[in-house]
Amino acid sequence: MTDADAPILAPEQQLCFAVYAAGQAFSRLYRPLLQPLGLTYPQYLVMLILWEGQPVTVTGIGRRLGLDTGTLTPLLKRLEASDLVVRTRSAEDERRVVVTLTEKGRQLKAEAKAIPEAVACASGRDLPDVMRLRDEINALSKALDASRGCT
Amino acid sequence: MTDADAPILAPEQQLCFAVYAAGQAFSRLYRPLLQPLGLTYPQYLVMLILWEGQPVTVTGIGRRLGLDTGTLTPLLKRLEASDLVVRTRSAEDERRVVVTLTEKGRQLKAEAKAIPEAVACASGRDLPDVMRLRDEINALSKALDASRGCT
DNA sequence: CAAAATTATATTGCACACAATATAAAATGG
DNA sequence: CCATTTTATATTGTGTGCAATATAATTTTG
Repeated sequence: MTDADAPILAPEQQLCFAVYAAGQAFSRLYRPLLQPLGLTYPQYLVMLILWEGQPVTVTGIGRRLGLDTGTLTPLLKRLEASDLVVRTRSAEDERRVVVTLTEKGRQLKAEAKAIPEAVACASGRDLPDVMRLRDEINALSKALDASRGCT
Repeated sequence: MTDADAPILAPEQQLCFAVYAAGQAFSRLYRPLLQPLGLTYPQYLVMLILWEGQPVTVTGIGRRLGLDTGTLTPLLKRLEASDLVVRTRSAEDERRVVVTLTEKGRQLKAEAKAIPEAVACASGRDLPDVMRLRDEINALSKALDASRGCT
């Protein structure tokens, strides 16, 4: 049997595709929940960080979400255009852009309160089970990142 | 305590973010593996389907990968520009676009053979464990999709 | 302290990803 | 058999996502 005829692993059988498809499923689930707030899912992740505490820098957000400035700068500009955040240069270090919530951005937190519960409910699992699966997937990510560059 | 002061669930604590981050980790892992083949990860998924069997229609690919034509049409055009596939209108049903491999596309299969093993190795798990996690994540996707539109 | 290296962000270009719309072909129903 | 509906794909517009590059501000070093 030549390589061109060899059986190939179908995407549906692979772990990477399962993760890919689960990401799509979460995206589909969040879209209608976030639409009333005028947020996309990545924008929601940024808002979660800001609701947790301010101010934060662009780099600080990027480190937590694993996103670089090519993604974050236009995303933050859209949030600024929606009057949810303000971007200002830091006085101490002019290289830093500090992101803070506007009053409108602060108030959006109340409207977002029901979302985590709706998502948890959609998963059809109890909290300990969700946490277990989350930790296992996080361990997977860590293993994948650790092995990059190695044999 | 007002809503604006209420504690918020940090992204790092949520299952959805774990899945999101794992997708990023897989993407980072695949990029250097696929770069020698001149493929992106979504293009690799399409090629896996074609290597499994031809011809396939655009809709057939989209159904398996969960992608719509707005994503697939330009992706397939890029694969065609790279001389890996050919797109032709079906004679029986002129609405269908049939995708087939070129000789170059067929031969690329041999170069891709080592990838699944490299990825499996990077996960640091044995095959049964990979399959168990895959099935669990697939069950999660199914639960998320099933609950959309309900309650 | 001045030159070199580092750090923080922005910009550009390319590639998904999806909603909404358009178009044309095929199937269906009266 | 013709009007309606459905199906298959394409197009457009918006929003990520990342590599590569640019720029300006800080830090480090000789």
